[in-house]
Amino acid sequence: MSRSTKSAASSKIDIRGVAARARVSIATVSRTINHVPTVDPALAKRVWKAVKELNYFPNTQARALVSGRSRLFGLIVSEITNPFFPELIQQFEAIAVQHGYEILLGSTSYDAAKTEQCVRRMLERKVDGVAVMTFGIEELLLNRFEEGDIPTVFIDLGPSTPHSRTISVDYQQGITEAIQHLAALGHRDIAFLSGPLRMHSAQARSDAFARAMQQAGLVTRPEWMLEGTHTLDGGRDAMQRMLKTRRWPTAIVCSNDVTAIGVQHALFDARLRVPEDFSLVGFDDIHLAEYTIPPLTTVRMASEDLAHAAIGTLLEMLGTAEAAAGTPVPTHLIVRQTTGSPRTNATAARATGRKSPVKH
Amino acid sequence: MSRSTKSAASSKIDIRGVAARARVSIATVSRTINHVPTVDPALAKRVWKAVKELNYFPNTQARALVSGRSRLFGLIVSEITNPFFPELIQQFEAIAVQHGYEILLGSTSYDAAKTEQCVRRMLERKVDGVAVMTFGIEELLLNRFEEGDIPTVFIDLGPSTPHSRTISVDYQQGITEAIQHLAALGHRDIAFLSGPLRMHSAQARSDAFARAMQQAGLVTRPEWMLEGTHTLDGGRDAMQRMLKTRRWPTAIVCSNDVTAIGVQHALFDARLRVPEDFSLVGFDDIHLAEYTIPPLTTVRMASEDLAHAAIGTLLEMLGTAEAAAGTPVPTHLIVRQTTGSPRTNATAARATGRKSPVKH
DNA sequence: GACGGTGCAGAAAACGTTTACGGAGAAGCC
DNA sequence: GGCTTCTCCGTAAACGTTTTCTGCACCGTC
Repeated sequence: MSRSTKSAASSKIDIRGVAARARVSIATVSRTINHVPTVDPALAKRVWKAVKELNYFPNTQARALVSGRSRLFGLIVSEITNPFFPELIQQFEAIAVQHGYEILLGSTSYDAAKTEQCVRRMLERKVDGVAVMTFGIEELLLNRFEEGDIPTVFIDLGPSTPHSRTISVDYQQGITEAIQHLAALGHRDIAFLSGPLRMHSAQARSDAFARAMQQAGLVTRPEWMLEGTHTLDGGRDAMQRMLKTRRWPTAIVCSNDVTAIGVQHALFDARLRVPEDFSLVGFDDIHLAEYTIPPLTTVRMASEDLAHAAIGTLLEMLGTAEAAAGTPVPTHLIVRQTTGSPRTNATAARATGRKSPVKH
Repeated sequence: MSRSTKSAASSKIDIRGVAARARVSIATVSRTINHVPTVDPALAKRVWKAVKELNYFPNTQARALVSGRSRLFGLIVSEITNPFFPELIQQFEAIAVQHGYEILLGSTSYDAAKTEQCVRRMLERKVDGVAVMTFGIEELLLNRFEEGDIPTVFIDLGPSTPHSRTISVDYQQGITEAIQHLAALGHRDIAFLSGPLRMHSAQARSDAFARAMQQAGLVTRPEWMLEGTHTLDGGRDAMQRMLKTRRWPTAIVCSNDVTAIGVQHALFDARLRVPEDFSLVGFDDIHLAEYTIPPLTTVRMASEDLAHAAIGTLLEMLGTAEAAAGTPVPTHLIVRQTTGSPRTNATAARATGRKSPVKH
């Protein structure tokens, strides 16, 4: 209220206004605010004073138009309502801001038209680079972004071209830990509930599961390798289907945490108990995993690591940063309360729905 | 791959290129793609043909620079990791896109510096309007956005000025339903766990609770009016504090769903059961509410309605749409499984931690 | 047949920056 | 002291659009 003393007619403050007030040219103003070192300290001081007094800030559009850089990173994810992605977005944004970039968000919702629109928006707004964590977008990106010469990083496992890189994740480590943990508890019949297998990261988790089972000397039964959708509903539906079959596993490993929560719900509805009747392992370790009832044992993949690697790679491709070591993002098991020893006769639970005391 | 036949050197297609190929002036190209009706159909056809062939799309920045409209709406929320907001964001974006706008997202994380930065970003990118659902931002917005002449809509209960409007929500309806539901089940001792009271919407929910209690002839005890943070951790912590006090309520109404999930977790940790030992009501009806164990009784406030009203108001302020009826966004109770009759002696549960059969 | 009106395309001026370029002055060298 | 070299500022040309304004052609009217 008392602040806008002389900047009352301030709706139109541009670089010219600042130049006039500081009694320098607009070029000097530009150089000053862009921290070009060759400007005389005395003039710079006058410029900053004028900037402050007039409450000036540069017009991003004009700046982008002439410099060719928008200082914008695109981030394309599958679905913003899956809690893992907001956590990733938050990290991604925080790190981007540290490097002077902002983010333009796009979610595909697993829909071809929306995906197409996403890519188009990114091109129209002239993003300087784009990070992708979804599927079904590869050919679009390669056709269009390469033409536009836009660096692309896939999280994870995308095509590798001169314009695109991949952040790899060490799925094997965490999933092997999970299988070993279950095996140590006495489980032998373990099912895997994957995400949509068209999605590279879902396929990779599925493969890691199969390998870990083999290493542990356990057999994977095909009917216990289910394809889900990485959603709450998908987890619930898949579990309900499995409950209709004759033979049940004693443990279920899920490709992400929301799928596991969906499974928990299906079991609750069927009056089955976790971990007494079924042990359950998730993947991602979203913040919510700590708050499910009971708290979810899960494989942690730090969204911060992902975001860090993605932006580092992007900056490197833009020539702004040195090549960072391309070590895969690590994963590891977090044991909470959805895993326990299997019942000696698992199918007994089916009819009774009895409770056993909550472990602690 | 086969598509880019002659657009190989296509990285630099601008309006001039299209004009040359269609043998018209750039003004005609501009008019055509902006659907100005005074262009000759024959020429328009040639232009569209050239656009297709060259895979042309306009440069958003140049367009915004000269036209003064960025076709961008800002959306400022508290915290993207609270699942309610992604749902809102998704709806908001979908509706914005329908009207030819995109959204620029900002989250304040309840932090003054981040809030300041948010506002600045919105101004720099020259958003055409901004919708706000957080707190502590009002004076910033009024000082800065009014200068920039940017329409602002608060969801809900913000200051009312020539430049800003408010989307109101009928909190009373849903919360009254909740209290009546609990009273009918036999509850008299009902606590309220609010969000941060600096936030208007949190304060409004708290007020609605007090009024509903009074209408139902129940007394609200001050020590049962707790202030939370609208987060998982906040809900858990508040409940843990309450469990240390001497006298417990039999039911708890929470100001949002994640708070309720936090409460559920605290009760689980303390070996107390929902709804046997405590009935629990949330607010928002996020998708996840259906998946908690047991599924959460909650007051539904449709994020779609909020988004719809916010964008409608924004368009109206921009003169693009007619004044829509300003009816408050409705709320209503969704009964699931976290509410039931209170035990005759609630404190009995404290020591035993016994189970009773799950209701259905 | 001259004249005013109308319809529609093109020329050119913005929009607010960055940056290549030229030039003025100071400083260094012989 | 004159020459070159170096600093650092200002002028002006971009960047890719939209939009105003001008002008041409065509039409109907008297």
